[in-house]
Amino acid sequence: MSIATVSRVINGKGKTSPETRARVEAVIAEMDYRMNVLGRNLRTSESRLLLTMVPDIGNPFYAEIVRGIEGIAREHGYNVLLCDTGSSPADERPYLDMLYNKLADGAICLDPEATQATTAAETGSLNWVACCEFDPDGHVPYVGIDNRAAAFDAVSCLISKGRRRIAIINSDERYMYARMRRQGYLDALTRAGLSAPEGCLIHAPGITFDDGRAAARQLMALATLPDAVFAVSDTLAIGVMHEFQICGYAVPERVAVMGFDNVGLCTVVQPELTTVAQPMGQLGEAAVKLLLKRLEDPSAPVEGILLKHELMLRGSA
Amino acid sequence: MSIATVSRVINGKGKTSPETRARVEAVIAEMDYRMNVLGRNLRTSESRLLLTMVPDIGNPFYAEIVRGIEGIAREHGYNVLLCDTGSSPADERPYLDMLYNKLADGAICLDPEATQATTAAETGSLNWVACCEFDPDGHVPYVGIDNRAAAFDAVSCLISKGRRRIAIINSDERYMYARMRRQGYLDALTRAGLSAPEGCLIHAPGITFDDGRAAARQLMALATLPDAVFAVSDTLAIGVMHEFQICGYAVPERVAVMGFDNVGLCTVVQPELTTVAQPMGQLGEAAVKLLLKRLEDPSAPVEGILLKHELMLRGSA
DNA sequence: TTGAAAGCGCTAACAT
DNA sequence: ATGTTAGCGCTTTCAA
Repeated sequence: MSIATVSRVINGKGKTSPETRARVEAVIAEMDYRMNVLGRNLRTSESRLLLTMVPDIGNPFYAEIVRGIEGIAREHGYNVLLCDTGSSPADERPYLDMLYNKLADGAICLDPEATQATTAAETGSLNWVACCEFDPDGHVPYVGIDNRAAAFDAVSCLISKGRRRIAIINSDERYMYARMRRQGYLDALTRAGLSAPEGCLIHAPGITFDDGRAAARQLMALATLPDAVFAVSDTLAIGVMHEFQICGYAVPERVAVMGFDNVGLCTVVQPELTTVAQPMGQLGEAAVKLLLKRLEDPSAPVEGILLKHELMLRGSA
Repeated sequence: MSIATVSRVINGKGKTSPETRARVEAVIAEMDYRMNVLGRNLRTSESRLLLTMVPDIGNPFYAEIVRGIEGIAREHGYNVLLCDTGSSPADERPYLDMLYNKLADGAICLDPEATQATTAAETGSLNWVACCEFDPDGHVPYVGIDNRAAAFDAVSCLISKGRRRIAIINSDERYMYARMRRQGYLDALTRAGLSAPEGCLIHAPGITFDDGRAAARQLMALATLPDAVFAVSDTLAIGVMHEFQICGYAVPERVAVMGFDNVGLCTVVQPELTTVAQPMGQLGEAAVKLLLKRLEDPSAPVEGILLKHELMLRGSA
């Protein structure tokens, strides 16, 4: 019973007679032996571990994507570890190093910041897939939606309901998704012969509830209140809606609110939030699949996948 | 310039002359060399990585605890990886193995299921700390709150506001926290000379919004509706509140709703949710500190820490 | 101050 | 079918 034999039994590779196998397994059970993965990883230089970089695990939007990722990954024998990057490049460095070190085989990046920073240089050599936020011209595989078209649909919907003074609450425009959504917003206004009302293009510092509330207050300070608000994230939209309500402006009667993402929360607020749905689960699934393909064949072409969005009509607009 | 020398330079241990050090550093920079952490970990059998087992990353409650954990861990040179266990022992096994394998140095467990399962056997040998859900009689360090007292305070508050038919929406009572909160609920009723109304002790299968809604429907099917509901989680409470509202029962006029946890969401729903706050950040911080202490001195006594809760009076009750 | 060499636990090629 | 052996990249004695 040599170590090699034990290795063969554990991995089910190579020839082993039923008897030895049984004997080995018995001993393993008896002494409660566990293989040291570190040793194996060092030897094979693969870990069957995938990383997912999440900018903010408090945002329910990411939770659903992660669920999609994990399902597929597990099916393929990979485990997924989440890295809460807080959107800070510094905090994210050590996780990136895990990739270099083969502590993990690949990573899916949901983090706008990281996608930006990494796209630049090192990414070519890494098993790295961008999800949701991406650079279509880069050399990094990605999956996302057509943000411009989605925003266009959202705002067109508001217009079709008779709204004319439409505000947008955007996030930082160094993110591609933010730039595209503003474009889509403008496209829709233009097509309807409208223009963006004065003071109605707001850049929130983040996409939290509080950022939404602050934005709503900015809007309420205006000479004339918009009759609709398009927020680029549901969390933002919910903050907006709440602030309007406590200030006595009825939603949707006085001001309509449109969100983005379609997180579970949308249907537990009053009124329920009208929003444009991203196929979160599928986004995650498509992303792992891309990554897995890359791992199997590193020379596979760099793909970009766009999934479809969908308007969810509810009470708020 | 031997490998040993390079190792010494990288780790800043042992004697190295300024010149060799400079030379080594130059070469490292030039060839963009990165040390293989796997090799080191195998050799030293430590990884400076901590795991956090999260039952459901979609629940904002955990997000704040994680933030507390990460802050302290980073201060001490540890990185934190999140494991989404989905409360399934099977899914969690591989992460546990990472501990055995020294792929991670220790773990903080926010997962009731895992805490249960692991408490039993293997936990003694692992660097394992329980957070929020714990077994006070076990041999595992833990940090949490006094759930019984907290529930007592919550329900007493409802009573003090004149509510008499008070329902509780609990989660699965195989969890210690659920049993304790029911006890606290009963304690409060008893002290007021009240008893639990017929059909008003509901066990939700989980703690999602939808579980809350389903529970509310159960309550509304009763001969007489309770005039207050105590839900053991904010997500549950928000689901409950929403379902009542869309069915035409005003909150808090017709029925008061009390939550538990004090997640950010509480202040963006209408009315804002009255709840009992857990000190989430501190819970996380205390948990890592316990873990770190353990890592430094494995023979340190097994501690249990109870932090204080606080009633947050808002609109819903 | 530096280098040589052993060995952490594993897998894979080769020999038996 | 099984055992022997080299070596993955590192740290750590021990010698020089």
